[in-house]
Amino acid sequence: MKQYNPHELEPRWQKVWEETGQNKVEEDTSKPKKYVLEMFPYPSGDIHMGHVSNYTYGDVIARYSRMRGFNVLHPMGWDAFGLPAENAAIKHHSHPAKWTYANIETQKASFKRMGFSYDWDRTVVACDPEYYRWGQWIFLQFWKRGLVERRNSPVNWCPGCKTVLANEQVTEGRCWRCDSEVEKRDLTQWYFKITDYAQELLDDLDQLDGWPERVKQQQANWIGRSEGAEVDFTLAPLEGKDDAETKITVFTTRADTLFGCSFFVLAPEYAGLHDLVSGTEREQEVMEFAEAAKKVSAVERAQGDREKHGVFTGRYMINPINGEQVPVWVADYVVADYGTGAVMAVPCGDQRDFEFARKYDLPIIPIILGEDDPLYPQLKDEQGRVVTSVDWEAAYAAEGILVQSGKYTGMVGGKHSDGEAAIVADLEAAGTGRRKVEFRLRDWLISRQRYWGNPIPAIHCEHCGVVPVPEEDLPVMLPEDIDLSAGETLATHEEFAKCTCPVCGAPARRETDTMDTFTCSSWYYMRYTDPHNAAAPFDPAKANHWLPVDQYIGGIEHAILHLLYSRFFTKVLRDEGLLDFDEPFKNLLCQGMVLDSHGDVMSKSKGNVVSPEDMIAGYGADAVRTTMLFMGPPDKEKLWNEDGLAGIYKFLNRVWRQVCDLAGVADDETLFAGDEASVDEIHEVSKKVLRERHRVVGKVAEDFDRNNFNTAIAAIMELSNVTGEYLRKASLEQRCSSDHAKAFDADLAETLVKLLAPIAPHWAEELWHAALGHTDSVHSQAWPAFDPEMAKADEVEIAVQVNGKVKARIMVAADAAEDDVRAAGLAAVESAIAGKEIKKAIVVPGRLVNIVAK
RNA sequence: GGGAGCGUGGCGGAAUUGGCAGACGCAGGGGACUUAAAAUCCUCCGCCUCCGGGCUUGUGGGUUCGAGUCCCACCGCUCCUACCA
Repeated sequence: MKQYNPHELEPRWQKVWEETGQNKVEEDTSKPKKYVLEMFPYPSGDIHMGHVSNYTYGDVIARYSRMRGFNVLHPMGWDAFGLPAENAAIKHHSHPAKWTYANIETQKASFKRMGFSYDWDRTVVACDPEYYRWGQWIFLQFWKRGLVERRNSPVNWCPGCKTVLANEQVTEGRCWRCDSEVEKRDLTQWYFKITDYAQELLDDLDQLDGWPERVKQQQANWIGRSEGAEVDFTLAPLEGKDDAETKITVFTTRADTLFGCSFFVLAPEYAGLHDLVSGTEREQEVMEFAEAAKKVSAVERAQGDREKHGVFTGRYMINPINGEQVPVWVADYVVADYGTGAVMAVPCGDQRDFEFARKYDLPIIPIILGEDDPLYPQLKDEQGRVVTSVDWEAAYAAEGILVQSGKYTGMVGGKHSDGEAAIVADLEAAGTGRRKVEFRLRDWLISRQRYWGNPIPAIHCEHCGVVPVPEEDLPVMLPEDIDLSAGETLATHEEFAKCTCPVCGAPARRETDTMDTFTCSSWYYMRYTDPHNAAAPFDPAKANHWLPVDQYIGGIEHAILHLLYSRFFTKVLRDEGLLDFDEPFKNLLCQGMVLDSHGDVMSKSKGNVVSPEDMIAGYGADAVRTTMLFMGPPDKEKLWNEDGLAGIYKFLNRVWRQVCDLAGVADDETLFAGDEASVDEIHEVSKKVLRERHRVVGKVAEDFDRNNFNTAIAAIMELSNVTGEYLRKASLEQRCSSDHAKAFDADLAETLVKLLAPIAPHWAEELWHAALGHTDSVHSQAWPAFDPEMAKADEVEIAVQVNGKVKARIMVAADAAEDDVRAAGLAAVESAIAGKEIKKAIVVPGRLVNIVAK
């Protein structure tokens, strides 16, 4: 048989697999189901090495699962809405759909060349009206459930993308997509009330045993639950103002430090700010400061060690705990949209307040101290006198003892402390405070001022207000006749915008914002279960059969965005009665980045991009897949190195020849020259091969189950190495000496092929047919049987240690009694322990003996 | 500032979760075959050594019969997040 030639056999088998439809899947209750899913790609054009690694992991899991008897759903689609298509359309005076669909075809062809086993009949393309129609339908269900809201508030505006962004899409004040500095603008926008599910999104992280800890931690941090209390402060009267007794509420997790509050701070955006100062002599100064603070860019705001600025308003608030008046300031370090946009400042216990107090010479009242603080006895001695300035270098934020705190003095203070509980209880009794839980998570801003997205199905009517598009009118189709390069948008497209009100029939305007593309990716995995349904987004029976996804695979960059939104969608659709589970993704594998050989990110500007197509052209897809898997654990970064690819290519070649040889179809070029070894030698090496065969099959299964592809391949290499030893020792005549010997060789050959089938599918299919003479597919075979008993050796080598250091190695029978092993161990290190007192000898069966001697 | 994680040969990485550190591979040295090269095959390959052995998993301590693995401190790197009261 001929040498391994991937360039000839890979396209040939890809064609056969497509024609026989071997990856198509339907519900089948006779087998356990397994849903293996990789995050669908954005159709950006050519595929890159990140795609190769991500989709190879998924494909190996899918193929292996089929061999283990699962009915496997393994689909693929495209996250096809989004800005790059618009930008390309503007550049080429074309339409985004043209660019998008061309790229999809390119990527699809590449995925086929990689040999990925998708059920292509289930493809979902997000910009297809058959799909986005149901995204609109889901939007309407959210609306009915009160989870859609239009509201005016300061939002993140990306001047580069000319649209608003969700909180999650802004990092360090910059746009996640184009890196522009994000501005704050007051706009009326559409929101999904994800905060209604904040607690459940946090709690259900506990269900996700199959998720990496760091991803769960990131989500928990993002949701950011804080337990604390609301405290009502009262505005003190000011001559010429009639607003005395106005309440301003603050949120705090440290009510225990209320006695240390020496000033009060409002965010520059605080809604009632102007009312507080209007007509006073400070009005102009305060409002000018607030306006200037609002203009500071988000990037500047994001800098951690930024200097704080503020200005006194001339007003005072009354602290409910002690009736004292504290000055009200406006400062740029208070976040407007967390809590109430107002905070009580306790400089002795909060570093930010401390810095601000130092800068503006505001009192720092020590009310909480560590027990070893030298101030502690002093404060106790001078009861009654409040110390208002201390020479601390920083605030004391840890747990401590409350001092100068009225009747709470002496209690323990800190988050969740006794002191905090006592003060909140008293505030509650007095009606000036109450328990409160705050979340960092904000509602999801979903409207985008872009054309290439899913239109929000809403209509603005002068008489009826904002009304939903009736379900029977869906989908709201994107107009195709639009010239983006001429500056046209949905808002300027009169034909699209003009409509009639579905309630009163009067002329009305259609909503011209589209939905965030993350709404498309929040439910595509549900659509895969029933992709051609024209009457519903999916049949609940089908969705509940396949879902939740058993293994989800994707990049860590989606740890918050996509995964959080998808969890939210799942919970809402469950409450809608469409799904009967709480969490969409049971197990999550976050793959590490593929970097160049120096550990740098591959980018066009650096000129270090490795093209998967070039690699396939050089060594074939199977070698590329195997190399990617062998480079290391999937969740770690991988440094791509072409030398490794050449090595793997040689490995596939070597096993190819071994299989041919074992199957008796080797020609002169591929036959291994056996040595005519003695019968004893052959017996010995055969025994070793048989043992390895069983051990490795078990080991590879175990490794696949844990996604340890690199060690699985290493184990297959070990089996190949002993196979090589066997083939060098036994001549062809010796190996064909009996039916038993022939069966032994055939089993070994089939085992090698099956073990590599999920990894190198074309290679395996060709050998399965051409060398082993089968007519069905290797990919529909069962995983090779193995017997753990057969993997055991008769004798094992164990180490003999003296005081933990290896001094000798001895061979003992695998089933030797502990006492015999101990005795053998003692005998083996006789000289090393001569004259010493033996305290004890520990035996670890099959591993070592440790003799403790003095 | 907060959170998560990592640190093992020249390199990528193993190590049944506390039991022989360096599996498997890449790179490299030596050899066989060849007129020669490629391919292939064999073989060596952590460091030091006075060839007895000694030292090795970022550094220092601890727990243990035994530590890459557990605990404490420090050093270094990576990722996430960011004035969240």
